[in-house]
Amino acid sequence: MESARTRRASPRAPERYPSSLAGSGTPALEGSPMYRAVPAQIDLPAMEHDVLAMWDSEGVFEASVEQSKGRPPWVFYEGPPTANGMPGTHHVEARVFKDVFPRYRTMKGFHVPRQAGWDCHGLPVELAVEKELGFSGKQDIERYGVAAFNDRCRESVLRHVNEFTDMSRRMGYWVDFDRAYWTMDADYIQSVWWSLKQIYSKGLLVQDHRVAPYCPRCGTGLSDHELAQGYETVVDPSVYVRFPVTDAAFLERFPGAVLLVWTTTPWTLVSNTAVAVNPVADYSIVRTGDGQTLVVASSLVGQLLGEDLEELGRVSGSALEHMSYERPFDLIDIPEAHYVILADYVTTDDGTGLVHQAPAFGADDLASCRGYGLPVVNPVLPNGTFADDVPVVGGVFFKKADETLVAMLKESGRLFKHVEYEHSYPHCWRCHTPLIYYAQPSWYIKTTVIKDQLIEQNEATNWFPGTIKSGRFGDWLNNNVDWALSRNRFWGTPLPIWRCSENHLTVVESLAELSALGGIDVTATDPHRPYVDDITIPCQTCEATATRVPEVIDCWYDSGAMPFAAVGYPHVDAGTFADQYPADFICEAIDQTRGWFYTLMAIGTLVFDRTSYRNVLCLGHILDEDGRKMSKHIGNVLEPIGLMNDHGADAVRWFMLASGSPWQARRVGHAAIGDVVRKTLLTYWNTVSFQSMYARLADWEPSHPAPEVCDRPVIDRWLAAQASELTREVDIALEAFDTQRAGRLLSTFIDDLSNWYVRRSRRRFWDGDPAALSTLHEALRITTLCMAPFTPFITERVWQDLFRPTDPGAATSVHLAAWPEPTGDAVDPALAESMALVRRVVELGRAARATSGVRTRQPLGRALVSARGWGRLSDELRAEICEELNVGVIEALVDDTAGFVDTAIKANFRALGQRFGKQTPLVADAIANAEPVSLLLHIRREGSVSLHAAGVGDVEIFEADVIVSETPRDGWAVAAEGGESLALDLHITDELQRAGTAREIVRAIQEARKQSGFDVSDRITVWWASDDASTILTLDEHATLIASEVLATAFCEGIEHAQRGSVTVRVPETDLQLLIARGSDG
RNA sequence: GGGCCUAUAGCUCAGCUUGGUUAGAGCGCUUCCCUGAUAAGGAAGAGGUCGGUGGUUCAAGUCCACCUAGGCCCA
Repeated sequence: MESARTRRASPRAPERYPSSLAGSGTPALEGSPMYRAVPAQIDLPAMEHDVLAMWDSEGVFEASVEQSKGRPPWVFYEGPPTANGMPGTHHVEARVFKDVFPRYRTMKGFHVPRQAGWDCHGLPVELAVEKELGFSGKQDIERYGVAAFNDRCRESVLRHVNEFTDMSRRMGYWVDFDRAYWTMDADYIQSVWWSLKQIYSKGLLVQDHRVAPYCPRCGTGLSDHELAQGYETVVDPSVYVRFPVTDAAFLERFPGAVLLVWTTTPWTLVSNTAVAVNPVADYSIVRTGDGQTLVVASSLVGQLLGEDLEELGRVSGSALEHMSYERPFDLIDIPEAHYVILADYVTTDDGTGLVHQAPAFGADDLASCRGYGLPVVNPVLPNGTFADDVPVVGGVFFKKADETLVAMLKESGRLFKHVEYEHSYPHCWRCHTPLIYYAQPSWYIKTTVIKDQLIEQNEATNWFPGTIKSGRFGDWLNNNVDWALSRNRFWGTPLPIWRCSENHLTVVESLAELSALGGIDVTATDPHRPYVDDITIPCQTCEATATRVPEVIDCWYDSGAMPFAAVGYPHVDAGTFADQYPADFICEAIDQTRGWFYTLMAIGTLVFDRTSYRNVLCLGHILDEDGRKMSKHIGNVLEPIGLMNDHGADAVRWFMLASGSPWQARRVGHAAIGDVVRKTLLTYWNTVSFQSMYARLADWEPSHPAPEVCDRPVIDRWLAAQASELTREVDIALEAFDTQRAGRLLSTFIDDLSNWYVRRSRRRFWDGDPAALSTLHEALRITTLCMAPFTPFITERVWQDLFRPTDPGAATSVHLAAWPEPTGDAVDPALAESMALVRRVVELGRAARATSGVRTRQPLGRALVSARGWGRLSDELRAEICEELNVGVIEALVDDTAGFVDTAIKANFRALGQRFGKQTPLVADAIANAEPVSLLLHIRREGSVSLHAAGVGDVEIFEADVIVSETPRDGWAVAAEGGESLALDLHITDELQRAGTAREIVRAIQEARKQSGFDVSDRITVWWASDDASTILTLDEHATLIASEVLATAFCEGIEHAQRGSVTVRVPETDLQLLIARGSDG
C-alpha cells in the first residue's frame, strides 16, 4: 500500500502530455492495465492537435469506414460548398451537424461513407473573375475569350479549397476529401447530361419564354442576387385606362361597358395581350354620375369612383373569363388575343382589380397568359428601344415612351385617371439603368407536371424542424413553377442539346455518345465551353449539321444531381449508386429550402420517381453577439480556425449542437463558447482526472474485482442507473436528430457526476474503495461514448488515457467503439425519485444553514423534515443527508399535535382540476377554510377526509389533493420550498461545539497543506499548543480523527519541538498555535 | 405585397406539443458558505406587465384571433 502512495500522482503536473497518444504511451506502465496519469490542468486546443495527429497516423477515420463495411448502410450526402471564398463560422455550424450524426450512426452499427464535394460552376464564380479582370459585361468576356475566361474560373474555384479542408480537419469533420466529387469534372458533367436526357425523353425539358430582369445597356440578364442590390425608389406614372368591352352578350346586358384597367408601366400597354381578373373576387358593373358604365372590383368601387353611382350588376371574376375588349393601342400585331383571363395573383387591394397583361414583360403575366395559349409578342429590342417599325414609338427607349403614350391615351379619351406613383424599382447595380422585365427564350424543366408527385414525396420526408415541411417548403411546392434551367453564360455545365437549322433537337448523354453520333472520338474533350461548342453532329432527324445550343445550365441543377453524378452514374459506377440512394440524412441551413433541398427532391423525382433523401435537418443561421448577420462589411465575422484555436473545436462544436435551438437563428461569441469550456468540458475532464489520480494512488485497475452493482452503496446503484438511463435517452434524442436535448442530458449528467456523486463519495476514493472506483469508471465510460460524436477530441483523449490501456478488448479509438448498451436491470425509477428528494432536502438544509448563520462545519444535533415520500427513504439515503448537512440525526416531522410546528395546507389545483373541473375553486375554498392540522391528521390516519364544499356538496379529499407545508417554530432554522420543508435544531451543546472546532482545525491544516504545495499523499507531523481548556479538551477528544483526516503520522503537544521550516497554521476563533511539516519524524 | 419563424430576468436561452395558482437555468452583479479533483460547487439578494390587445377556459407564459417589432425566404 505504502509503495503505491509513494508514486507521485502529481495533480500539478505539466499541462502538456507526452505527445504520443497511442497505447505505447506511458512507458512505466507498459503492459500494465492501469490508467495513464491525467493532469488536472489541460490546454484543450493543444490536446486537440495531438488527437488530430493520432487520427492521421493511425488512420482512424478510414478504419471507421472500413471496419463497418458489410453493415447496413446509413447514407449521408454532403451538400457541396463553393470554395471560391473563405470558409466562415456558418460553415462550421453545418459541418458539425453533418459530422455528429454519421459518427453516432457508425457507433450504432451502420456503415456511413462520407464523400466530400465541391460546387464549381455558376454566376458567383464568373462575377468574382469579372471583378478581378475589371470587366463590366458579357462583351468584355467574349473579347477576352471564353476559353481563357473559363480557365480563370476553374482556377478561382480551386483557390480556397485548402482553407476548407484545413478548417474541416481542424474541427474534426470526418469526410473523405480524397474521393471528393467536383461538379466541373467531365464524369460529373456527363452524369448530368444523362439525367437531362432522361428528363427530355419524358417530354419535360422544353424551350419557352422566360421573363427575367434584364439590363438593356449591359445587354445581360441579372440574377436574383444582383437584383437585390439594385432597388431604387423612383416615381412612375400610374394610369387607369378604359378598355371598352366588345363582347356582344355582355354589352346587351350592360350597354357601353368599359373595363377599368390599372398599370404603372404605360409603355407595356403597346403589347397589351389580355386583362386578368381574380376568379373569386366580385366585380361590379356601375353607372357613374357622368354616365359611364365601368367594370371594377366591387371592393374598390368606393375609393375609385366615389358615392355618386348606381350598381347595375355584380358578377364573380370567373364569370368575366374570355370576355373580349378593345385594346388601348393598335401599333403592333397580336393575334388571337385581347380577352379577360383569370389569375389568382390578382389582388383587389389597390388598382382596379383588373390587371393589364403583357406577357413579354412580367413573370406573372407570362405565367397566366401561357395558360391560355396567348402569344408572347415583344416589340422591344435587346438594347431597350422599341423596334424601328413600330409606329409612333419606334426607336424610343422603353422608359421614355411613357410620356408619349400617356398623351395619346388622353387624346383618344381612354385615360381615366393619371397619378404619380412612388415605388422601388430594380436598377442595374453596375450602371443604374432601370431594368426591364424582358421575355427571352429559355429552357425549362416542366416541374409543374410532377407537382403532385413532389408533394407526395415531401409527405414521405421527415423535416427537422417539422414546420418547414408544410410551411416554407410545402408552400414552395404548392406554388411550384417550371424550372428555368438555362443561363446565357459561360462557366457552367453546357446544355447537351444539339439543334439543326430545322430546329430538330438531339439530346446526348455523354461524350461517348457524341463521338458515336459525330464519327469522331471526342471522349477526351473538355465538356465545357468553348470546346464542346465546336463539336457538331449530323441531325438525327434530317441529317443536316446540328450545333450545340449556346446555353449553360443553372448550377443548382449540378448540386441537385450529386446523388448520382458524384459517382458518375450510370457511365462509371452503377453499383455504388444503387447502395446509396436515397440518403438517410442531409443537413444544410434554412436558405437551402428553395436551393439544394428543392433541386435534390425535384431531380430525384424527375429521374428516379422518388426524392433523394428521407431525413433533412434545416439549420438556423449564425449571428454575431449583437444579433446581426455576420458580414465582411460590418467586420463582425468570426474566423473559424481562430475561434477553435482559442477555445478548442470541441467547445465550438458543443455550442453549435447544444446551445440554443439549432433550427433557430443564434448568436455566437467568445463568451458563450468559453462557457461551454468551463461548464461542461472542464467539469468532465476534472472528473476523469480525479478518477485517474485516486485509482493510481490505490493501485486500482478496472480488472480488479469489485462488488456487484446491486451490492454497492446506494449512491453507486443510483449513478449506475442514471448512466444507463443516459445512454438510452441520448440515443432516443439523437434518433430524433435532437442534439439540443442530447446535450442537455449529457451536461446534466456530468454535473450530477461531479457535483453530487464525486462530492458525496470523495472519502471512498481517498480510501481506494473498489466499488466507488468501479462505479465511476463505468459512468465515465458511458459518458465518454455518448459524448464522442459531440466532442470527438476530448473523448478520444479520455479513451486513450482511461479505457484503451485498461481493457485489452477496447477499441483503439473511441470512434471505433460501439454505442453503450443500457443495462436494464440497473434502472430503478423509485431510486431516482428518492435521490431527487434527497437532493431537494439537502438544498433546503443548505438554505436553512445559510439563514441561521451556523456554518456547515459546525455539527448540529438534529434536523426535522416534512416532505411527501420521506417515509420511503432508506436509512442509507437519510445518512447521505446527515453527512452532507453535518447533522447528527434527521427525523420526519409528522403527526404533530403539540403546536410544535405551523401547518399550512394549499389546494393542489392540478389534481383537483381533473376531478372537479369547473367546481375546482369551490373545493379549493373548502380546503382553504378547513382547519389544517386536524384535516391533515385525518387524511394521514384514514387515507382521505370528507369535506363540505359550498355549492358542490360533500367531497372526498386525498393527500394528493393538498400541498402541505409544516414549519417548526422557535429555536429552529427553517427552509421550505414547494410543500417540502426542513428545520435545523440550532441548539449547540459543548460537545457539538468541540466537534466543530475539530473540523475547523482539519480544514485549516488542509488549507495549509494545499498552500504549501504538499502532495495529497504526503504524510505530515503536527505540533500544537494552547492555554484554553476547551481547545485542549477538543484536541484530546479528536486527535485521532484530525490526524487521520490530515494524514498526520505524529501529533505532538508543544510547538517548541517543531522542526525548522515547519508551516504555521492559523485556526480562526481559537488561541491554538499549530505547526505542520512534511515527513513523519518529530 | 405574400409565406414562415421569433419575442420569457441586464445578457444568452429552457419551459409552450399534454393549460393547474410562488415562471426556471447559465452568465454578470451584491453578500455569505464550502472545498483533500475542479478554471469548480452551494445559499441568499437585486432583477420579469412571459412583446401588446382581445377571446376560449373554473384556470393561459402555454390554446385561438388580431396587432406591433425583428429575422429569413419569395415577389
